[in-house]
Amino acid sequence: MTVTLADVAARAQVSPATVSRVLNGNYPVAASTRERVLRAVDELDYVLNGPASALAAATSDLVGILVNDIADPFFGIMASAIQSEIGGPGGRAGGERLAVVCNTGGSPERELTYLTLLQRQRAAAVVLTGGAVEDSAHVEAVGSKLCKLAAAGTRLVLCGRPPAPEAITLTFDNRGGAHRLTEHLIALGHRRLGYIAGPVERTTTRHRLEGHRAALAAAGIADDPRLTVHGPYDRRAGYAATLELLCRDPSLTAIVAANDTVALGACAALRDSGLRIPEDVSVAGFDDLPFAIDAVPALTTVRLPLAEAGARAGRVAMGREEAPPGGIATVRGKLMVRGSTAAPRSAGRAG
Amino acid sequence: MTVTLADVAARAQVSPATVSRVLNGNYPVAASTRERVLRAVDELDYVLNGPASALAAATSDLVGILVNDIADPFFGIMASAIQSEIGGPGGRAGGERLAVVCNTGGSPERELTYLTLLQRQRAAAVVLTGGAVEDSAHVEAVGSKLCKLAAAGTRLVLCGRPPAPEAITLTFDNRGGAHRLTEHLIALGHRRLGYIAGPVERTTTRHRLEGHRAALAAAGIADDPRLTVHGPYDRRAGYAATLELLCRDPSLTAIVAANDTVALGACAALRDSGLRIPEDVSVAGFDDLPFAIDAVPALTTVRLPLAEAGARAGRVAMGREEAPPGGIATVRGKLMVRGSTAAPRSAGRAG
DNA sequence: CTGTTAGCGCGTTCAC
DNA sequence: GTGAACGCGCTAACAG
Repeated sequence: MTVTLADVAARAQVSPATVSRVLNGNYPVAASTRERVLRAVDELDYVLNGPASALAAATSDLVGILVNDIADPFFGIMASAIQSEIGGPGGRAGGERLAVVCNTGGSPERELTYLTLLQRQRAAAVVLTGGAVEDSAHVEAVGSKLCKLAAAGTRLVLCGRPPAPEAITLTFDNRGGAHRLTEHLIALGHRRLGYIAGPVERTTTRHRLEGHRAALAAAGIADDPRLTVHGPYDRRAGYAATLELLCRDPSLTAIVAANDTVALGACAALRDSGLRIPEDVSVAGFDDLPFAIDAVPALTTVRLPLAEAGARAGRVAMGREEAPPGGIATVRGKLMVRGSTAAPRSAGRAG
Repeated sequence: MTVTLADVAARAQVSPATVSRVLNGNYPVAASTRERVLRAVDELDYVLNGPASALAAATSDLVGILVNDIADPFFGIMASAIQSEIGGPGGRAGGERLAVVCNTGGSPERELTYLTLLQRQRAAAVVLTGGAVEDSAHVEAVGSKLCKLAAAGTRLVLCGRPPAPEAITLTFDNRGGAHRLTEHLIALGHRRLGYIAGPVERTTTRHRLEGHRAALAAAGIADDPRLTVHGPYDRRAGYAATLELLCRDPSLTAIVAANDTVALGACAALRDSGLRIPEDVSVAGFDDLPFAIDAVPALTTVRLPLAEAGARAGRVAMGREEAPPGGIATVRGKLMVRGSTAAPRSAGRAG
């Protein structure tokens, strides 16, 4: 019922092998023959059988992209950029590659499950994005999974994730970005800063927090553990954490959030508490997602070149761009100072 | 080198067929045998070969999801919801299904290309999301492609897209939502409303615009074509269109945007023009994406149940939920009145 | 409940 | 430059 390569061959009066060569284009074929084959393909409305092709060639045109949450623009932007670079020449049958997006929801188990599923599909490459869970058992499990994938010929790239020996890595300088951000706040005169951290045991959370604390330490500001609250990377967490921080220390003059989404929640909580931004409390985010500039006042944050990093990850995954020296490249964030941060009201007296 | 099903069979002292049955779980196997097989699988670290399995069974565990732009939360939210429902029991080898997300960028050619690629992969199902391009040649081309996919056993679902005879459809009531939104503005006393429409020749654009115009007509307000500007669904377009509208008619008191993202751009343009929202100009969006509530003032918009619709589309695609009567279900939007809309300043006099 | 036997549709050696 | 033959790894009948 379904038309196969053999049918095309029969109609074009050539052997199946020749049809295969024409379709994959990586073999010399006489122009006239090629045209005849192509016409037959067209007339028969033939579509290559991907699984059969993958089986015979022992490799597929699938590229896995692991994300924590595809509904979050942070991942959506990277996924989009990666996907835009995986097509083009080089693959089987036209070089079109398909992106398999896997939503792990930040769950270690699902991450492993998806990696196995991708291994099963004989994925040509896999890109893991975003922060990783720090549990050592999981790190080891992922590492061994990555080794197996690599052994099977799957190219591995980490994007916005800490380096792993098994893969080429484009990591974000979360620590440095956070450091500069808090430094900026301190320079404005802030001394009591609340910090809304991400979920515990995530590398992103830890690195950003470390950068924040390092900046505090460098300025001789004692780190008050009561001024750090952990929570998920969402708006509600930012809202709740802000109320909590305000309650713990009504005198704080600035709130640094783990990311922009959380910062938006913080802004809402502040407004609902009758506090003005930045007059009463400064707020800062991280990532510089598209909506950050539309917050009122516009959000001071650290811009991560998500699209650029994703695009590069995609090219590296396809072998179209050389891996960075040592297999690791660090991508820096850029401090974006906007209206949500200003000197605290007491700065005149205090400074 | 790579371990195959035969290796597992040998180690478990059973036939390859039995191993297959255990792995796919859709066939009676003695508990003791199953356990032996499972142990062998574990010891050998065996991973099923997806392509081989798909070839033999003539169906794969891949589900295609076509989106215009995965970096846009509108699509990210739907994709996430769809994906959350495609796993679970029913498929081969544990029922885990993989989501192949295809970014068409709104291009008809890429849409067709991706459909062909999905056909090549023998996708178990394909969900097309968001508005469609209205060019008749393209509509026909997509229709014929969908027929072929359906003929090959691929389940087809349209989510947030106008009905097509070839697929089960969950469509959004864009027209009705837009109608209610503009009605709300008119009730507040607005008479000069600017409309920032989406790209031309897209169903979403047309339906929302039609709803808007119908509301104007119902209120006896003449439709001034100069008060409608088309543009892409992004922030910059909203910004530029607003400046243009302001220039064309400085007396307008409200701006209705094609979606929330565009509305955000409109707000920025208004602020930069020294106009207050909603005192000088009211602004309304569409979709109610997560950030809409964080705009200042919070955005009046029409909430589309993206996650619910996506989840339902996923279930329908998997045959886990019965198709709606007639194969078509219309999902209504809900008007969310918030701070960005209010009576125009002249309302006291005018009304 | 389990083993045997055929393909699934294509890529890839080899020869010619 | 082209054809013939084999096998990729698995599932699906069919027996038993």
